[in-house]
Amino acid sequence: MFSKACEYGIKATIFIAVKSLHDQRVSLKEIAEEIDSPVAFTAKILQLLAKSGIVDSHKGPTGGFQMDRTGIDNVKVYDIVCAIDGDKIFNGCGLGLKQCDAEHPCPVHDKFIGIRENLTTMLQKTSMFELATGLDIGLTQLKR
Amino acid sequence: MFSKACEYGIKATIFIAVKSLHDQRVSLKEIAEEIDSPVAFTAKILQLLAKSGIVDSHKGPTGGFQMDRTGIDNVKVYDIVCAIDGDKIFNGCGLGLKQCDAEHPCPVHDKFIGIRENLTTMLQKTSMFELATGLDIGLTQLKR
DNA sequence: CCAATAAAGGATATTTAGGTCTTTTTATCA
DNA sequence: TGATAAAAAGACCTAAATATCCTTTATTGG
Repeated sequence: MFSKACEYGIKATIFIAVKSLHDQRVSLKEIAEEIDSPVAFTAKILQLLAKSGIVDSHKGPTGGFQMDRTGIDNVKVYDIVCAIDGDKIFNGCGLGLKQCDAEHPCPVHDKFIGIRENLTTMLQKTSMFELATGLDIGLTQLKR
Repeated sequence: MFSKACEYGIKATIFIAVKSLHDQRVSLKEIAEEIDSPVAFTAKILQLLAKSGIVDSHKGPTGGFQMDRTGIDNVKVYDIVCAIDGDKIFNGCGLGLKQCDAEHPCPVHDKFIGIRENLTTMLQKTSMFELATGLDIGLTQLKR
């Protein structure tokens, strides 16, 4: 469904959100440990997320990654997926055709419309706050 | 969503179904031309589909690929996806966790259940016959 | 200012997906 | 039965995704 980079990106952002809700910055190392991801690769993804404005980064001692409360509420899973994997999964043709629309549909075009809409809507509605609180109170997990 | 191999596999099978409904075998070359795919790569995918029993293959002159009427009715998009990409898309965790179930869910587990069910059901219900007739009467396309 | 810390950035390696090519096997038919 | 057409099989190549390493830059506290 998503690329590895995107999976890591979502998990990392959720973890950063949890810590930020407790007014704590987290370092790359902590993040990679928590979400069980390769450190250097995670660094690249976090750079991208920082550039996209999804997370804030700070250098130096006491530095690390964080989100402000506005971001925690406003950033949706959809934003992370778009930043890392792009919008192909939301707009691309199920069979990979360049031109595939209501006028010139591929054989599965109509079948995919509903599913894609559900997915898009769900990801657009799901905020970091919602996912972070679920993780924070132990309802969900990021490892294993 | 699907791998390239899977996209080609679905398109190829639909085309074979159309031709089979007109009692015609099709060669690899015709298939690759029709679905606009690399010939040699398509050959590999068709081998896999033949081994999986999704299409029948015949060697020699007048040889090629075909499906019997039972296959055209019974083979679902789901079967092709499973044969080529496996069932990860139907059963795997959205965030790539090994262990992710109702007991130990990842943060997006519940959110994905419905969408995944919709996708699975849709693909399990969609037969080659349905897609082949849509293509045959010009309602849909495989190119561009 | 200095030393320690942490992210940024560039270069490189590894793995997987995607794609190609050649040889072998099988079937048809002249 | 031999020439030929077609798929099967497997070796091989390429590009992209994944992952690592190392150097640079910014920030902080002493």
